[in-house]
Amino acid sequence: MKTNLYEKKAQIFKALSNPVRLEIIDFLADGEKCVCEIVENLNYEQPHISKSLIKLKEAGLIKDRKEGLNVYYSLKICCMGEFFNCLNKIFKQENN
Amino acid sequence: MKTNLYEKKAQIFKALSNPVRLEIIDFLADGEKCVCEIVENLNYEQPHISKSLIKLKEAGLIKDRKEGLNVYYSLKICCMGEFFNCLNKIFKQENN
DNA sequence: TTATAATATTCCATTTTTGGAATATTGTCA
DNA sequence: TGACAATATTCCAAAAATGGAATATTATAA
Repeated sequence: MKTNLYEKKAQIFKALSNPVRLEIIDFLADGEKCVCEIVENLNYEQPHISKSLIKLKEAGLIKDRKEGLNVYYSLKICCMGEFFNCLNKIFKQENN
Repeated sequence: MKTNLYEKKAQIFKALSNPVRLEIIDFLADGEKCVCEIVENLNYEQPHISKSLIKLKEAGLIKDRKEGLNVYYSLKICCMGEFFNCLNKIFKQENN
């Protein structure tokens, strides 16, 4: 049961290691969204989105809030923006 | 062949989504190290370390430099420290 | 109650990742 | 050359992730 820090971090990275989930995170960076909005804007089947959201939630990266029929998801970790920006810069450099 | 940005990022996260590889990155944060040093300090078989290093290199996270029999590896991406620190903080909060 | 909209779950075949074991390659030095 | 040290590669079975399809759950409103 003793999951060390490296394993914990690895699990977070695992949750981030999928393009659909990254796209969802990017979309949530704009603020809280309900599942229906995510499904409308991103081009994936609703069950696929739903499963992706649950994986992100299990990893502790997003949180949810129910309101009637809707479930609203939002980011729970602040430092991703910085890291993403850094990656973007690196990708730009590579294209030279 | 068109790998979009999300897929590129996902591949970086995939490379980071393994405790052994994270441990290696942590060790390299101290500066350039040869494979033998990594094998001595971390407690994994040499082929396992070697494969992990190659995966990290393919992802563009580290680079290598040969010198005689030795191969020295070092970090290639600067922004990981910040992100790791952020994750550490989050883990601490969770333990409250 | 029943119909319906929003979301979650299950099932499943395919692909990918994992790490151990054995082996190969490469550079150096006597 | 031959031996050895450092590193990389291959092979493989087991485990995990992927995404499509069908279906289940839940809350609301009529």
